[in-house]
Amino acid sequence: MLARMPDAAAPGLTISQVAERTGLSVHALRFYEREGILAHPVRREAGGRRVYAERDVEWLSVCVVLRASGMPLPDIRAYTDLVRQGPGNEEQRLVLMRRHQERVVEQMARLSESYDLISYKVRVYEDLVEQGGEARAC
Amino acid sequence: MLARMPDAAAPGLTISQVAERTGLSVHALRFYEREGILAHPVRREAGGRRVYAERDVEWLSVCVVLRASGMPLPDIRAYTDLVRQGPGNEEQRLVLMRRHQERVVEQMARLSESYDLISYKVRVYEDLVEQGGEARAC
DNA sequence: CTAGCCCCTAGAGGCGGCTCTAGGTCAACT
DNA sequence: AGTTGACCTAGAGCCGCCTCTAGGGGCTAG
Repeated sequence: MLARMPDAAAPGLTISQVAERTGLSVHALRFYEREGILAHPVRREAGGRRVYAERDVEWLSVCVVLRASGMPLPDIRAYTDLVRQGPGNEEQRLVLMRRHQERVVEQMARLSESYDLISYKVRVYEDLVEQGGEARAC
Repeated sequence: MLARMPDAAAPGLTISQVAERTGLSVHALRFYEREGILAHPVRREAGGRRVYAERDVEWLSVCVVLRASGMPLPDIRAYTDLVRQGPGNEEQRLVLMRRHQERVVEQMARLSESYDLISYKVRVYEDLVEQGGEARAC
């Protein structure tokens, strides 16, 4: 065998497979686990190796999106804790998500303002370069 | 006098005035200066205190926007260097700005994808909370 | 048996970007 | 004369988020 059998029937995933699928590094995966960013404890093979399930990949993919949109790890952790506790705390999850949603909206607004300035600068320099004038720009 | 005269005629600005106007902290301003993020050297009063001009505020405001949109300090520094060198390198400035523009576009795209997921989650939890059902969500 | 590879833990290290501290100067008010 | 307060420098420290190292285990192929 080339590698530890993926075992198509009950697909336990190795850490590096999960890394590949989530885009997180192997190191980051172990780090996230230490930080409590996993809704369910990871199973371990004899020998101590992590065996991930599909749902872990799904969960981590959500986390990747949350991170990518700037949710801090402590918040992701809090959210994870709520999910781990199971049904009954949906209001709290909603609060967390809404707060993050607002932050994302703000971010998008700031970003598009910045974009306007940057585009303006680009236009200015394009004109300046195109006609090689002796004008100066800031 | 309450404070060092702002002197409306030839308006030299103190560091704290610049901090207030740019939104940067006094510490950050000194740090930026050390890092070469100022197109023109700041004048100094007898006693060594910085005396900023309006154009410094303008320049720093641009930098704030660039930072806010995720341009790393080394890039801002490179841009500053080009500007400091004066006219003649507009192509290079254009390259820098265009590259950043692309990054901003990517960022906006990623952010709006994230926004979709987050909004979906918010909707799911809203429904769940509203009708207090016994359904479970991830 | 050895080599190669993937995995493990615990903890150190690094990077970006500030932020703060220590110790001092100077000018202005009281 | 003393106090206040804004400023100075050099450099240490901090926070978030990983990333890497050291030291080790164990399977599998050749």
